[in-house]
Amino acid sequence: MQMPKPRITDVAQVAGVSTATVSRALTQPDRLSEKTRQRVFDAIRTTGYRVNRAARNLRTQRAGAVLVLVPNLGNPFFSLILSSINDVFAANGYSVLVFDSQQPSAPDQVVSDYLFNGSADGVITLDGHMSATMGETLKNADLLRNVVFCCEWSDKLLLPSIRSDNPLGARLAVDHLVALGHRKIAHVTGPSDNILARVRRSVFEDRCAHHGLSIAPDWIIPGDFTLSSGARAAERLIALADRPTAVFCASDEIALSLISRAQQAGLRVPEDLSVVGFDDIEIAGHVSPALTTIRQDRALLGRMAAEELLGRLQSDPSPHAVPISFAPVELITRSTTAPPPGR
Amino acid sequence: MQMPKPRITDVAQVAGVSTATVSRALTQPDRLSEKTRQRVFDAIRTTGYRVNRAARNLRTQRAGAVLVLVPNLGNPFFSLILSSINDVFAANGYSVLVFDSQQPSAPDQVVSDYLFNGSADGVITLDGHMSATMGETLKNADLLRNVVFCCEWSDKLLLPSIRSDNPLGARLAVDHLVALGHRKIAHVTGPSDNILARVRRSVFEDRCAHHGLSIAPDWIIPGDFTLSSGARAAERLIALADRPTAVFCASDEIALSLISRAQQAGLRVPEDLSVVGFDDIEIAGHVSPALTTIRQDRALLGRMAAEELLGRLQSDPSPHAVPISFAPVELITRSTTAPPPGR
DNA sequence: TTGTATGCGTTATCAC
DNA sequence: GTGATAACGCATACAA
Repeated sequence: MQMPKPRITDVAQVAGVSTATVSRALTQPDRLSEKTRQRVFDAIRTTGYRVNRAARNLRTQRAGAVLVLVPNLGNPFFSLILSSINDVFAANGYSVLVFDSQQPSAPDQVVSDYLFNGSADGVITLDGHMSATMGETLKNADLLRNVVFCCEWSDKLLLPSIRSDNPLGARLAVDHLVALGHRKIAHVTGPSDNILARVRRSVFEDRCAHHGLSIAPDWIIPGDFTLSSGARAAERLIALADRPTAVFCASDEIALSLISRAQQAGLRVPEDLSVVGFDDIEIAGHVSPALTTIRQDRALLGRMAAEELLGRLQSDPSPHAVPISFAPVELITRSTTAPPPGR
Repeated sequence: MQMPKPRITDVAQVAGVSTATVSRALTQPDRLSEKTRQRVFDAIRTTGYRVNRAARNLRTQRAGAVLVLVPNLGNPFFSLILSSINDVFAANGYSVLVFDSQQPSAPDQVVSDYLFNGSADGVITLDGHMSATMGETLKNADLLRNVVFCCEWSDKLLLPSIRSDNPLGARLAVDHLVALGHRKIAHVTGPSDNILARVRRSVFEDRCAHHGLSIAPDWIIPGDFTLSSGARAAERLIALADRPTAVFCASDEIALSLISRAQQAGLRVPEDLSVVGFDDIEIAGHVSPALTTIRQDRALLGRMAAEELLGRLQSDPSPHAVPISFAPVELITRSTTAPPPGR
């Protein structure tokens, strides 16, 4: 009924050459004479031959694939990054494996699984949770150079990292609000164990101090980047006796749902409350009022990370430089920020 | 400096057994005596052995991986589905490969690449664009049973398909608006080559007819599921001399940006214009006014598709049943729909 | 430029 | 219940 898959020997036979020649035609066509090369390609066409990846991988000790570790695939912030990572690797003949690191298995586990059993040649992790122990393990296997952080990172572990300039982003947000005249600014944070959340919060505090603003403890509202945490934050904010006139949110999702809830409670944005987000996800510009936010160039982040890893996979095991690259951020002023009431 | 990776022979040596026994310990532990099994596992632990996937794959002629073909990874609608597909396969020892079918290469090409070269055992495609030719190709290779449609599908190609009950969804949307008293209803479509867009539009038209409503040609506004197409649609809608009092949008993203643009133009939602979306993406409930929409259970869709494919991969090449499963949809009534003005 | 021969690391078949 | 060994399909060192 169905033909058995053609193997390299079949092609060789049809082309009247050896298997070595067929193999060379595939991997280093330059080394063949024009004539045989043509014969081989013709034979490949007529037989419908496809290289068996498992065999090639076994022989070359490569996987031809990379793993992308994504914290919460459902989050649109990450999926666009994944998309641009995919573009780069697809263009270079690599497959892209994904794994949602919210899965029960810890990131450490997943990374070592894929790397050590040869399922992936390298890893881009969008999840900053990786242990120092894992670092040791990787180093011992000389696999340290095959892992790259993107967006998030870990202070416990020195690895190449592509990230947005988060400190600048937080500074731009605070300065923007201050320039509008706000003196009472709240902050809705990300998860306390998240490196981005920590940086943004810490810069927020520093920058407020820099401007001589004091921050009531109540004004630091815990969140976790999600929509629902934004709604909860809004409720806490609204209930405050001494309510801030502005709020800097650690993510756009927080900001958007906070705005929605605040509006439902009768607060006007930006007249009663100014809001700044972080990320500039696509919908930020398509709500009303449109969200003022800090833009991260997600496509660029993904591309940079992919190219960094690609370079490492293709270059010889050179001295371990550990570059940290910062992607630019930008304040996008839209319509959720204005001078404070009564000014 | 670094130890060479332990191979199965190393484990066998340490455990004092043959490689065959080690292999059996890994794949069919029941067939070993308690004692040797323990010895082998101990040896695996002490050596730090990991099965080499390429070798196993070559030998077993399986990939232990599936490909998910996603049209536009950046779209949050798909990423949650991907997430639940990932969960199912991760739990069953499969890796998940992703490919953004918006890439230059056509879906056909990608699917045949991955399947024919043994990179993937099966494919879940969220992209309905697949040719009948491709179907023939797959059938000839007896690979037809390894492809499953999810969400979208193709009429040209009979394959198992997991999809939402789109006709019901569109009907619920129209009926809801009619029940509120609307008689002039517009529709913003998806891309004309998209099967979902076509179904939703056609049911919209049928259902309007059923209710005795006529639809002006202007009221069918072309879109493409995206935010920006929603904004464009809003402008066309606003400019209409005889403006509908309600609009059924083929996606939530269309609906949300349409609302935003309409509001900016001074229209009140839902007082002046009622809006129904489709999908119930997460943010739909976190904007103000919250979006009335048709919920698709994305996690369920992904899970069902994954389980369908998993079953096919694990079962013997049984008679080719081609099930089409419908996931339930549901009208989620929120705050963007109300009776038409003056009623 | 091309061919020969070996081995990548595992599983499966067949013995015992 | 366990061991010896061939085979999976390819790329490469070496020879010609």
